Amino acid sequence: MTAKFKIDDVAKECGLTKRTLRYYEEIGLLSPPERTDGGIRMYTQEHIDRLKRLINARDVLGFSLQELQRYISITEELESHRQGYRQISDDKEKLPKLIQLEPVVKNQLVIIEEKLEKMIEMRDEIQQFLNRVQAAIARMNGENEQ
Amino acid sequence: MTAKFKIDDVAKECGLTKRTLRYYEEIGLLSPPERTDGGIRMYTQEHIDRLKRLINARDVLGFSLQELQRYISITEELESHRQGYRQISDDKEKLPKLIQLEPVVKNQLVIIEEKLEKMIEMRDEIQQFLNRVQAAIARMNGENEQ
DNA sequence: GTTACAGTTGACGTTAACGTTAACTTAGGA
DNA sequence: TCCTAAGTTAACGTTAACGTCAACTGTAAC
Repeated sequence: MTAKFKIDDVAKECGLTKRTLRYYEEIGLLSPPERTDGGIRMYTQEHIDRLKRLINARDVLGFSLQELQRYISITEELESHRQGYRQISDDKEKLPKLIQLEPVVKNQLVIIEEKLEKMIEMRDEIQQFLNRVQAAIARMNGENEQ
Repeated sequence: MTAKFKIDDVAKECGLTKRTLRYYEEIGLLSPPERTDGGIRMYTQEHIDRLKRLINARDVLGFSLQELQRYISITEELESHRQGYRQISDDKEKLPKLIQLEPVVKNQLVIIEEKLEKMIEMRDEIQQFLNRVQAAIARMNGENEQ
């Protein structure tokens, strides 16, 4: 039996609030967890893993929650494929889905690579600026010591 | 005399709306341009350049407009240094400013590099996923042709 | 000079992404 | 069994980042 987590455990583990967790569930970003008889949410480790990837994409890519829904639905497909359940009868249903999926993933990749390039440019600019600042400080200190 | 631009020219050039330009000025993100006698804003090329860097940082780094204010004030320092006006009397005033500035820039760099790392991870994950999807499609097509 | 288009300043409206409060229920230890 | 801490839903509040509308003014071409 996989260990279960209450909402506050998950919140603390992921650096979110309970409100945010319920909100993400409300807008369909997080799949509703099982409940106890009393109605209390019991999250699994998978929920936590998913949340962390979500937060990562939100912070790093700056995606809106709407965009995250699409992004997650993609990596969801990934998971179901990772499971490795493959029967030939199943494949016939999957092929069109895969063919639909391919350009979407490809596009996702292009977007990230564009951002990556720009980000590297910005890093280099700031790096150079830092170098100049440090050089200026060193130079001025040198003058003072003479 | 440097060419001047009206608000709608700038808006189109930068892919923003006029409202957004006025808003950015209102919150101190964009320095107020000169006005005609009638009160009409006349932007310079520098305004445009600055705006483009702003938009870049907003989109790529996902900074809030508040964070952008800090970010911009840094690159502002950069510009004033790039100008290269240096007198020894001036230096004495600048040294403490530089010493204050250095850790801020350094920190900015750290933040960007962290994001960069995570971004590269995500790109690799998606890349691998794409490979699997394409392999699956190829495999299924192969089966069909037999 | 007048017409039409683009500019100006308020001021109120909107959407996303939660925060906060209230009123109530559940779970688990003493 | 009772008490408290943590859970639940429902509903209203808040902030950022603009959109939109109204009422008015400046500018360029005719």
